[in-house]
Amino acid sequence: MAHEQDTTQAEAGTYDFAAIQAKWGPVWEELEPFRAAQPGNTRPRKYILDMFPYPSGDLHMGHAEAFGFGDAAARYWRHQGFDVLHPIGWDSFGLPAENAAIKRGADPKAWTYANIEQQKRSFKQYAPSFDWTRELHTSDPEYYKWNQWLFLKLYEKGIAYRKDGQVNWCPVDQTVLANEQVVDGHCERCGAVVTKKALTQWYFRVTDYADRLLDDLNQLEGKWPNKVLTMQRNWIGRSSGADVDFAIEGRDEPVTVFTTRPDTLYGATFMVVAPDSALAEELAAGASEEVRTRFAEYLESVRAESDIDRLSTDRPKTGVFLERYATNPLNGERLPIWAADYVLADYGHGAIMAVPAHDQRDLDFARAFELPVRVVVDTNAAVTGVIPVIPVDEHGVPLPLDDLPTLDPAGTGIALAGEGRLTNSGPLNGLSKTNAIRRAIEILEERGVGRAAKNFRLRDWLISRQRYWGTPIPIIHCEHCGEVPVPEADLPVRLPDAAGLDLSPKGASPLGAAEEWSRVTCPNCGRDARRDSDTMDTFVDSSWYYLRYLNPNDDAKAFDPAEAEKWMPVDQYVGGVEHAILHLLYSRFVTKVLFDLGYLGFTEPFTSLLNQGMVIMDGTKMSKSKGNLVEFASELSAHGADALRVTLAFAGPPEDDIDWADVSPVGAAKFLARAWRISGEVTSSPDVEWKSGDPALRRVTHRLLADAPGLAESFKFNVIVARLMELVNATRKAIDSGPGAGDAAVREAAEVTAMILDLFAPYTAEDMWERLGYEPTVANVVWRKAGPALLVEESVTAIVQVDGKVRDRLEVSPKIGADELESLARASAAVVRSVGEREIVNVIVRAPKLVNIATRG
RNA sequence: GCCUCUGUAGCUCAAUGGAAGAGCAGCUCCGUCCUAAGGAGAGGGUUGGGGGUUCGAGUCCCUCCAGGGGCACCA
Repeated sequence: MAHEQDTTQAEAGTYDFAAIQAKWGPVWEELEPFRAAQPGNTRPRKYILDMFPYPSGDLHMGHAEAFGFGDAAARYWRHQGFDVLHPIGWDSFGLPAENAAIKRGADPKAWTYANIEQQKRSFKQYAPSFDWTRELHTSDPEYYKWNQWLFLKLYEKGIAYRKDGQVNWCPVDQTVLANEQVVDGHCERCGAVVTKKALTQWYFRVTDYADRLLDDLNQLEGKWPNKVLTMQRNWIGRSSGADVDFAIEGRDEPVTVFTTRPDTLYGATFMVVAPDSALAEELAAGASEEVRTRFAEYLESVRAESDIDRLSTDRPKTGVFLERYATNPLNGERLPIWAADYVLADYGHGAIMAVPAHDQRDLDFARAFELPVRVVVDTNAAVTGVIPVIPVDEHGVPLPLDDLPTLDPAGTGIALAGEGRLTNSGPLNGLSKTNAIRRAIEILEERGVGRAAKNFRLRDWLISRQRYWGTPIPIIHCEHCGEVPVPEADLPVRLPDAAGLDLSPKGASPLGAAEEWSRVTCPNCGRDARRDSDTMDTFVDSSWYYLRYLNPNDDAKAFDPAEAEKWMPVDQYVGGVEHAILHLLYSRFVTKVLFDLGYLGFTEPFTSLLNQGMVIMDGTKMSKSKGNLVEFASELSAHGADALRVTLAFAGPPEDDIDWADVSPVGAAKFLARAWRISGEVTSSPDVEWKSGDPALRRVTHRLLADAPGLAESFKFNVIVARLMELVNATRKAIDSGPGAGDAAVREAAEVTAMILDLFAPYTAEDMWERLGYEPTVANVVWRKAGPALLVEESVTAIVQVDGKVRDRLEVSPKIGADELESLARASAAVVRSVGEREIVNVIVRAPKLVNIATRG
């Protein structure tokens, strides 16, 4: 016995992950098994894409997790017989390079490309199955040339435009920010409190696409995480209602307001305009000296507020009466006009009609300034039939519904926003809220004083940045011709060398100081002109990179529509939820624009989306300052790529966070060693007859073969790992205390283990595959189909219950009929004893698994 | 405050309305000159609480509790 064990162990050898990594890395470099679209490959296609990384130093645990899941998906589809495109590239423009350059005096380009080299080395060890021949860098002129091309296309279409406005300004990064990059009033990148600044900037007209961006989300239902769909819907924020024109005393033009509740027009008791709007300024100018002064002071205090202050909840309402009046177009009532900062200048028309009885914000304002409140929707339970809380008198006795008092918002301070019937509203009286909205719009349209309208929270995308390390905007400013686009033939507009430029943030683009670079002749008139000195938001770079992967070296076009037809849209996109609105919204927008321009035949770029969670430590986010950082490089050298990948895959469902304190890379390594040893103990040859194998072990193997595809396609990689562990345990048992290492089922189990393990542990799987007598690569082996006959047990245990309690178990054939099973159950001694004298009232039979006998008495 | 998702063994997770399971960790044993690797075995549960529907509920419904996420002056 001891002797046998020794020989087995000698044959099995010792699992040495470092040796296996060193052995197979060069083989894969040589064979390039992951190149997509090889000549003659006629397999169906899948495009599996990871969000490309920003090269900030080295890979970290978050990368290890995300790219591990993406790679499991890519490998899975190869094993299903697909030609898989799984590319990688670098989102290599951006502020960190520039900030590092300023801090250390390094060239942003040199810093960036050195980081890329480092991360690439780490990637090669970690071994995701990338097609490295398609690698791209957004900071290469060969790439950003096409950014500029895209800009020019949008410019031609009127989608790219320049305008003045109050923009978000990050005082630390000294640059403007898009709305999407301001999170809770802070800079999304550096966390500084964002302020406002008046500047002329470039925008993309995303708002033109607001309806489509919202409506097309329905196509993604079930394929994108609900969370992301909700966030995008909230962000776009469409609301429907009406534009209503209010005549203003002493002004020729009426003022239009947007409202979602035109049904409550009769309840309007005042009007509010945004203090920082042109309208407020104009209205105030027509008021008394005293009001003008008070307004000016108020405006100043509003401008001094940060978004943080403005967003804080429960802050008291403030405002100034402008001594001007509007006329309600439906009832001719005279409404005082106030300026208050709870109305925003850049939403709707920057002015509202205030209906305090039915809008909480208006009510708060009315109560603060003692303005009238008039109820026009009776939300009383007796009217609506909806009883929110059963009202009781002081003795706890329920009140009759007919006697319910109408709760007066002026007294309670609670606006009545719910359903109800219109009252005090002339022609709308008696209508329900929904019908009244419809009728009110009809009346407004008949009288020519309003119309149905909708509004969006979404604003246009501000894309210019006052920084160096980005794509120059391909526009020339000429005193005579104005804005002149750079002719396509002159692209790319290359970045000037950083050497000699002062990159430190000054609020103006460093490119403007590159005199030689800036001075050009106007392509239109030939006179002296200057280049636009701003660079593009790097989210422009990433909004279309998935198309560039299709033909990354084509210098004649941005992408090949024919290739896009073949590969796009991306079948599986993998990345962090932090891009739920930013990158994903922009990519969806650019795809729709390119569709409209005739370059693409689809309108959504990413068919399915997986958001992985974060890798955390002891329940909190890892960070250097907390001292709880788990270093990717040290984990990689301690446990090896495979153990790391298995650990991450096994830790839980991909979308959950992984707490490194809860996982065991040592356990993963042990499991891999166990699996690997088995491949060395198999003594049968590859041409062995499967059918001769041990049926019990074969069933375990084939159940996994049957379940693995469904599990992989629903990203339950953790379950696949658990099932692999079961299979390995069952194989071990078969070798040691079952039919032995020579049994065909043992070989079959070991082969299937290698094939499936390849999703998470490519090195180990490849080495197992070789030890089992095959040539590389296991990655391109199509998984076997489960044998249906092997999934069926030859006998099953039927449960016999009496009144839901288990009383007996019967070994029966899986094909047993209901009648036969019922008579077997009724005949059971345990059942007879249990039923006793009671009457059997019902028998439920679910052959072959269960009989339940219900009794009475 | 509003909207959502999730609560199952110490941990991570499974279970078309039909016996509450797996892996890991821990424990016991075997083995070894020692250490580690390795092997065998047993234990572990009021499925967050309460109510309901059903012959039968982890699963469906209501309610409460706990945690995560999103939104929060957008008219």
